[in-house]
Amino acid sequence: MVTLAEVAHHAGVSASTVSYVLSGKRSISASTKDRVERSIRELGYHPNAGARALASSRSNIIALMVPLRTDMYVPVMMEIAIAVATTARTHGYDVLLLTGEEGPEAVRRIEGSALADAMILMDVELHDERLPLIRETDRPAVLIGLPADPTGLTCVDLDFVATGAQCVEHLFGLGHREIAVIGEAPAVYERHTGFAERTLDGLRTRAGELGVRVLHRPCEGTYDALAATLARIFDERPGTTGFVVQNESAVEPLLSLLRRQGRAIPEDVSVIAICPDQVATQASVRLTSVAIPAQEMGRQAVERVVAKLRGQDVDEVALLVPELTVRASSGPGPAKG
Amino acid sequence: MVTLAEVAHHAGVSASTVSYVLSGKRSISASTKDRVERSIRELGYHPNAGARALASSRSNIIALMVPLRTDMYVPVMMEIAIAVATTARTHGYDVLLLTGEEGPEAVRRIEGSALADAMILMDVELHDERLPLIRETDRPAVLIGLPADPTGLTCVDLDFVATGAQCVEHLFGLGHREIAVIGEAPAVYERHTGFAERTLDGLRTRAGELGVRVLHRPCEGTYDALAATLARIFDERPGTTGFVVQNESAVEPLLSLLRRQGRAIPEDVSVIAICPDQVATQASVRLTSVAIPAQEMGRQAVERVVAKLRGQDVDEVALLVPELTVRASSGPGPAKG
DNA sequence: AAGGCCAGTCGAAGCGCTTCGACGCATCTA
DNA sequence: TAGATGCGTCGAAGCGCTTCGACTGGCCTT
Repeated sequence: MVTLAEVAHHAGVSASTVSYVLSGKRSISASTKDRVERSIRELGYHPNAGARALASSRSNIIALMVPLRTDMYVPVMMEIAIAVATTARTHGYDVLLLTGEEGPEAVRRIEGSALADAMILMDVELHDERLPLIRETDRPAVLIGLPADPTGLTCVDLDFVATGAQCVEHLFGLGHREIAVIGEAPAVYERHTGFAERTLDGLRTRAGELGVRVLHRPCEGTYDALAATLARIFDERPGTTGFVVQNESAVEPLLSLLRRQGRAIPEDVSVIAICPDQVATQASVRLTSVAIPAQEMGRQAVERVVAKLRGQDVDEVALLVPELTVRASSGPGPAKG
Repeated sequence: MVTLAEVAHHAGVSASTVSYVLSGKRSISASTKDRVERSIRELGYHPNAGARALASSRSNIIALMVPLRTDMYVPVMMEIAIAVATTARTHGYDVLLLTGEEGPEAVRRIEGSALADAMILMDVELHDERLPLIRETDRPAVLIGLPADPTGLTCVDLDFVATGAQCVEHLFGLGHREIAVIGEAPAVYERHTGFAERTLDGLRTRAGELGVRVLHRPCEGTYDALAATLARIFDERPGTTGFVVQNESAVEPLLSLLRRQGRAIPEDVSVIAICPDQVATQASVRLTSVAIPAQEMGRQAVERVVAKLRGQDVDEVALLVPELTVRASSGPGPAKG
């Protein structure tokens, strides 16, 4: 392994000079700099991460806590994770992947061992156990998601309240007055995951204002579960003509079941999904949808965490504005009787 | 931050003693051990990762290189990644998430900086650029996937040749003699990703032996792309009665299109998928499938990498035996005429 | 011409840990 | 009873880097 000392010797300078060339923290003459940089290249030098971390107490690592459960909103998670990793690299950071399994203990471990300089938490619950720890630590942290009380925390999330409202408005605008919401799996609500509840809030509030009836049903993403849910919905509200789907994996089953029942989309029923654009455009009907900007969320989380590491101030809560794209799955509702 | 020295002082022993309690590399009396462990707990001590890495030249980190592309076989990748992270933790390792973006350079960087003790590579191409580097380094590495020449490498993968063969055998056993294969997106083949080509090999070879006609068509996972592909298939081979689907996202569109065309599953056509069990059971028809054991692959990759880190010998290539589960999407083929 | 200043460089002191050799003491062996 | 053996512990020497203070020479002031 090539060391700083060897580079220094090769370039005929002292170790500290090489270090300053690398960090740019002191001015170095152009000629020296050139020589050092050439030596670095010729020897194929890479600074030792451990030594650097020890000496500078900065590891250049950002920890990313992803949910353990792999059964829900997987594409979104994956997209965020990859966006986080690539964005982090552009700032010189690497990403440490932590699963939710360790729980709050992971936060303590990272903090104590100085393994990472900062943390990004995904899948934040309304009353997340990790939050007290995050508030105490002076290591920067950014949440992807919005807890019940974001005081003192930095959060990045889609504005799910507005998202819910937009869905209702769109359907209302088309003439729909009875809407069913196919929600996430019941477990998501039991865990009080922020986004699910907030979407619902937005939906209900706006529906109340507009005089639209809303029926919400959590639902697993399986075909069978959806069939049962759908049956119950039409049983309870036969006049339902609009659907809002929050559970990605429920999209195809829903379309397929509606078709089988002879309900045409969008002639008889309109469907609007809350999902990444990719899902919306790949579905068997091009779906009207509000996009979940997964990449953007990952990117922004990193930008914020890096800004904090630089000591810059960062707004506490950044809510991305939802964008609704009209595609082929929504159309005029029933003529008023 | 609590340091080793503080723990030592608190427990009334020397720093090295605390270190030996932690590592167990020398025997320590029960009473001393107790005292030290109590001090550790009371002070909430966590060893500094950088210092430890520097002194021991082991970082206790495993690097995981995931593909950059987020558009393909995402659930499989995510499951593997999470399995890797959780399994690694049980062995005391953390996982560093690298995207394919950096390419071979990432291998050099990790190697040079001693950031990770070992690497796990996903999404291995047949002639992957990273392989020469992996072969040279003495840092343990495990591939998830199988390159053209695995000499000197440790690989974990599903036996995709056998997988392809099993699919053909199953359909042949049911009486099907004309089979269409809905493959991965063309890009996957262009990159010569191992698993896709190997599956095809297995399919074709066994089909040749059994006298089954096989038509292979790469296909994007969108509804439209699949509709076009399907049309061409039936155009070219009207007698096709069996489908093998390798592209997860093509599953639902295929089922839906077949239904629309009035082809009943499994009465008129049989469909068999190569996908995680979860996908197979959630589809609108419970799919006969050969499972992609994503978690198992992640787990085994870690076990192997950890074994290598301990200096144990590890078989070069571990191919998991594919398991076909018969569900509702496959049935007797056309009566022989 | 003397003083001050700054850019450019160096030396040395750690950062917190692991690990090697050494030491003291008790126990065994011959 | 002398020497060998082993266990449990300690001190000290790094691991490879960053960073602080100090030094040197040139250039600007006055």
